[in-house]
Amino acid sequence: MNTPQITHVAIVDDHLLFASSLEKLINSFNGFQVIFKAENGVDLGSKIREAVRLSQILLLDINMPVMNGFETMKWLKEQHPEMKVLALSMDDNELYILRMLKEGARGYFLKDIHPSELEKAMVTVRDKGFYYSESVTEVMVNALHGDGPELDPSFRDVEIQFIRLACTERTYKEIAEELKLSPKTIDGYRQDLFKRLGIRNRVGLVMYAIKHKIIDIHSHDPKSHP
Amino acid sequence: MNTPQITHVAIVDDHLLFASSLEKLINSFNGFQVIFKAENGVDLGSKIREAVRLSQILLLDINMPVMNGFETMKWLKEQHPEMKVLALSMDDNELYILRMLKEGARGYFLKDIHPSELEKAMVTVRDKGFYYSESVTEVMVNALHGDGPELDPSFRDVEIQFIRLACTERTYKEIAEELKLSPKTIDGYRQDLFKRLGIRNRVGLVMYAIKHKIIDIHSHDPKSHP
DNA sequence: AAATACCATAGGAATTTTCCTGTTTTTTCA
DNA sequence: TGAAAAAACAGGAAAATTCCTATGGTATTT
Repeated sequence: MNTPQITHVAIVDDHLLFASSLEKLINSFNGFQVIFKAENGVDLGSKIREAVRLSQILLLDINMPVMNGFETMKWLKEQHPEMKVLALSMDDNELYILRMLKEGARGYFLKDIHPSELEKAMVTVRDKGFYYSESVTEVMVNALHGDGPELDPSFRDVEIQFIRLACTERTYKEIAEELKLSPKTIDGYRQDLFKRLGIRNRVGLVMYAIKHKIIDIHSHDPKSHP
Repeated sequence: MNTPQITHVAIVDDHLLFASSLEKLINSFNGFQVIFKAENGVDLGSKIREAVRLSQILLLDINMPVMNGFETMKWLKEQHPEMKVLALSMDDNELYILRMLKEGARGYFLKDIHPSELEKAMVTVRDKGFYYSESVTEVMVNALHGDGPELDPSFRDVEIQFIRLACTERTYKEIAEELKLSPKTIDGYRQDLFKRLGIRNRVGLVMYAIKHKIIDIHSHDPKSHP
């Protein structure tokens, strides 16, 4: 045999402990080496640029507060569609899976998989370019059959902003002021969203936003209100 | 030097990938060895029993669905108060920290700490019996000074039921029917809770319930409603 | 047994949310 | 450039939420 080719791997996860631990695990796999990991969400953009340039496989956590996995994936798809990205998540939410796959992820893993499956997956991704586990495949089939959840309701930027504000204690009037729009326009957004999402009231919107990670819960506020 | 003593460590985390990775990391620390890890949440009780018997330090994840870290910690405190437990969490929520420390955890770490701090912590725990990071200490001081969040606001059963229902799309009238109470009574609960929790409206209540895990989000419903 | 605290309930009213049906303005695109 | 689509905006009204204060019943305490 000649010199074995080493596959370079990048890890993007804001949980430093997990990232570092995962690094050790992957380095113990045959033929793989972690050459980069993002330590936190701040200025992830530039770091990813470097990771992309240097590595062949990227392990991407989707539960990140600053620039979340979806946005990152979207950016990657546009900038580096050839990059082999494996999505890592704690949630087996079908919406997440479909969203990431749609954005071009080559695989999707829950953080409770067995390490040996991860190794198998990485080998497969290196050799074939993708790896979809049984459970992920099942989700895709469901989606095609239409009995899965609605994929990608796709919101506009203002709508996202509105939803985020609707998840606070602000009244619609206050939201309108914040967005410098007429209260009636806000009411229009609300009504439209209620219809599209099949919900009855603001609580439904809040729950939707949380389940679909439009807002994130982890209150990283350093002593905000008095 | 004589034979170095090896400290045995157990990991209880339902994220197998994280647990396995963490194992590698800890084994790379000098003088520590992971001798046990719980693979999933099912029947965690008996496994913990074994872990406790064999190990000196236990790394306990608090974000577990089946038997969560709080319950596990409580059980450990009663059954094995001598066990050195380090709590691991993704959340820096002060409530969690205080709750775990109150239950007897010897330390509390976010999953985004630097591996070297974990090593330092484990050495300290082994030698001194506890390790509180600066941030955790700060939370404790705040709690003592009373300017931290209210620990354990302690709700009555009806209040918990009301809060849960308030997180759905039901109107208060419907909630009243569901709980077989007068709408005016429900309004009383609402008003009382708003005052106690310092919130303005129902959205505030929903957010509170989520942040304090009164309801849980992860809709693990396998195709429940038609 | 009286005082106290707590709970369920109520009337009434201001505010906010929700819904329905429009018009005007801006953007898109054939 | 002219038509169509999308977005912003409005009037008006019913329903729900929020807020205030108050009362009778029951359990607890002293």
